[in-house]
Amino acid sequence: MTAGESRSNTAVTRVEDVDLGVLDETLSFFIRALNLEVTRDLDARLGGMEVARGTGKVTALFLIDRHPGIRPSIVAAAAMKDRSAMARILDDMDKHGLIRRETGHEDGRVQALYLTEKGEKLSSEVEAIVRQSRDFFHDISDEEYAQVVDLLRGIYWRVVKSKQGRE
Amino acid sequence: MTAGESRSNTAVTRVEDVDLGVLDETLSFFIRALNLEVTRDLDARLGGMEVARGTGKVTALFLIDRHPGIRPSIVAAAAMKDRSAMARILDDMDKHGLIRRETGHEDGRVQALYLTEKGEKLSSEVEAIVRQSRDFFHDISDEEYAQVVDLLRGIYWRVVKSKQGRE
DNA sequence: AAAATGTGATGGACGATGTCAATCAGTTTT
DNA sequence: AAAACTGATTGACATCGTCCATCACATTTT
Repeated sequence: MTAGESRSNTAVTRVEDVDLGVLDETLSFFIRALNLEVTRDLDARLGGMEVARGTGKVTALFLIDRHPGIRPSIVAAAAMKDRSAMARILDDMDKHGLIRRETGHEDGRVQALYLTEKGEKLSSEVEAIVRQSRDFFHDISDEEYAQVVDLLRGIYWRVVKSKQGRE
Repeated sequence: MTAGESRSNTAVTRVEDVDLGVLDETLSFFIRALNLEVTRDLDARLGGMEVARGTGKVTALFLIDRHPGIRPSIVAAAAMKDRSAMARILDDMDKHGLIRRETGHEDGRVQALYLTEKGEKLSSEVEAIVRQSRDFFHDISDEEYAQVVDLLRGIYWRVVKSKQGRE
């Protein structure tokens, strides 16, 4: 047991007295913990909309909106999911009439994804809501927010690119 | 459509050409996306250990180690889960002989959690692995890492405390 | 002290998730 | 033309998060 790692408070009764130990210096812990809450927050904001529950749907909606004709595997990579998981999401969106899938002309294997009118409408509605999700972090300043976003964005792209080809 | 939001590249073929739109400035998006990868990374590191899969187990293991006699609901709150989800995790850990549950002397409703010898051994093994999880973020400096951790830690505690009482 | 209310922990049920292996259609290589 | 590869899909399975109900014990009210 090294310095600063002793079992200080034996029986804690309140959450705020908890000592997280190593986890207190572990970024992945905070990401994983906050992910739960951030997801709940977003789901609450999205209410009963057709894209509630799960990261993938919103990401897919936006990417297809921005890049009409984009391929499922690219959307999957950007959402950090594997193709099969994304296929299910797209299937769901298809059933809800949000997207349209066309088979590529040059390569018959790839699909080209497009938003339907309904999908476009939903996309802009959801965009407004996603912008509001900044409120969840109301207690940090714009500078701090931007700082964290910049750092995580960098890691995000590194990961996305590094997974290229593999899988 | 405002400035800077036009549909630039119509048909992207590579992930790195993707324009994330609003998501590119949305912290919750990066948290949710990175959560997936960070979780995969941690699961890989934990290999077949008895605490692989899921944030809860590792958190519970550490908290009980640091705070022998801690109550399930406190562990649940710190792990951002609800009591029933944590109950299942503790049940699992119990089955694996990692923890011991005693009923409180003063209040018969609350339980006091303790690590078994096996649990303590596992805890220190896992601790070493969790420390290594810093490697996932190898491309950011120690200062940047500490910066993000500080900010997210603040948000984490705000959320944990704000959920107090409610639920 | 009996009744009502509150609280901690569990358990059941349900839908959604992530993962892996298998399949299938279409493409490129040889 | 056969073999190897690639994009998308499906099935199966374990896990997850959530909601609701229940049980045991405590505290408060009357």
